Amino acid sequence: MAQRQRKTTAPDARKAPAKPRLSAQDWADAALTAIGDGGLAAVAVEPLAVRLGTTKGSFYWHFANRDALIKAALERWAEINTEGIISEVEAEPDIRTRIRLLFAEAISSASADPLEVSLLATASHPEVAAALRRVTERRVAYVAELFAALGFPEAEARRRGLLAYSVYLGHAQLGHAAPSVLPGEDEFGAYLDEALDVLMAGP
Amino acid sequence: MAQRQRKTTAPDARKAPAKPRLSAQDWADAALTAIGDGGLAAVAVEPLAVRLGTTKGSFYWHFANRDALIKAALERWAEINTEGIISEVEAEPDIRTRIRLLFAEAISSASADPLEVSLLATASHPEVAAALRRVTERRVAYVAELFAALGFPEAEARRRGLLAYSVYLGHAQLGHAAPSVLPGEDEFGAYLDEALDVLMAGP
DNA sequence: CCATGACCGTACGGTACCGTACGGTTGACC
DNA sequence: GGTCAACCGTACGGTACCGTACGGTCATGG
Repeated sequence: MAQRQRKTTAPDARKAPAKPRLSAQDWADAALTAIGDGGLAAVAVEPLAVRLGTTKGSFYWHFANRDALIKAALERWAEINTEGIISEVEAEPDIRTRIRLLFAEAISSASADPLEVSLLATASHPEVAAALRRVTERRVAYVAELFAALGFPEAEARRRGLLAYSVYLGHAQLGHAAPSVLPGEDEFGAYLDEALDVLMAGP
Repeated sequence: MAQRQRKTTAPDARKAPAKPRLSAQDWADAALTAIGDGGLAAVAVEPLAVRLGTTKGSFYWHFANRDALIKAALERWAEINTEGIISEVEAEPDIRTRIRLLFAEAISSASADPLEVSLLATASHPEVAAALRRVTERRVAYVAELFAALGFPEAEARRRGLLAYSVYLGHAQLGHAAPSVLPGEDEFGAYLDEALDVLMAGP
């Protein structure tokens, strides 16, 4: 994660460690990692300040209050996370391969980072719900698009896309809640292949 | 553990409600509904006492502390929830119909009650993780068993069962995080049928 | 070279909760 | 009708956090 980023013109870049002043983004990033390993409740100004090696004085300069930080963090997450993987897999020309790539990528990224699962857990929070809705709609639409490109009629492509996305979500959930039921590292490729074959079976 | 339990003979059941004394189970149930609509963090003794129309004095009689309550609530959830639906669908003799029934039942119950989704969100808590693991393993094993009964070889039945369970989990998640992407009430039956057809396709 | 504004430190009051201490109240049983 | 234990009410101290007030620092630029 981009940690220190001085927006003002760099005042000579030597002498690294003195007093690295923070930007609002630094706080937002810290909030995201806090959500990842403690849920939304872990976005607490004072502990975050400790983690960042600063104090609340800094925080309340950059943000009006805790909610503003949450909002900013969610916005950043949606921004980064919606288009990131999609544009990454767009390079692959073959649709079936692209779908496989997309799932492999998404699943490994979801099991590495508990952030998304944490957010799902907090869907009762209105801001979180909104962010989640945006991201989910975009993703499902994209997957449906891929299934349509595979030859399924539009309505069915939508249903298959939804089904596939459910598999992804459920799998991510399992990875964090009960990893013991998942296939081991070695069988995982085969499992994924079979799952996708099942999902793409038809025309 | 369960500290005390009204073992003495019922003190005559007349005169409906004057001072309804509480049992540990009443607290555990209240904790579960609290988790459902506020996450684990909502299991707070004082608010719960207010909701139950009593005070902390009662709580600390029945439980040693907040953790003991959480533990009891989770135990109760696992107990009720693991075998409940399973034994309910066991009546149905046809396997395919039973699977369909199981999913319809599970999905509707999951979308009616946010409790399970809330628990998934708190998998970082050790007690929650343990409960989740127990329940998940039992469920996946049962679904795999059904797929085996359908004619799939054991290894593949396990994979299909896992896939189907992922679909369930993902769908439940979507129901709470982004219901707008799900098919409407009227198309839902068709969606479920197609999904299960896809999952059961093969032999 | 000092004024200004961006940025941070610290002290404070307020709130929500945990857990403890202890004194009531109640009802089954002698 | 008195006793004893189960059960509840209330008051208290402790902690972790939010948000505010305000004073201090430090790099530019005038």
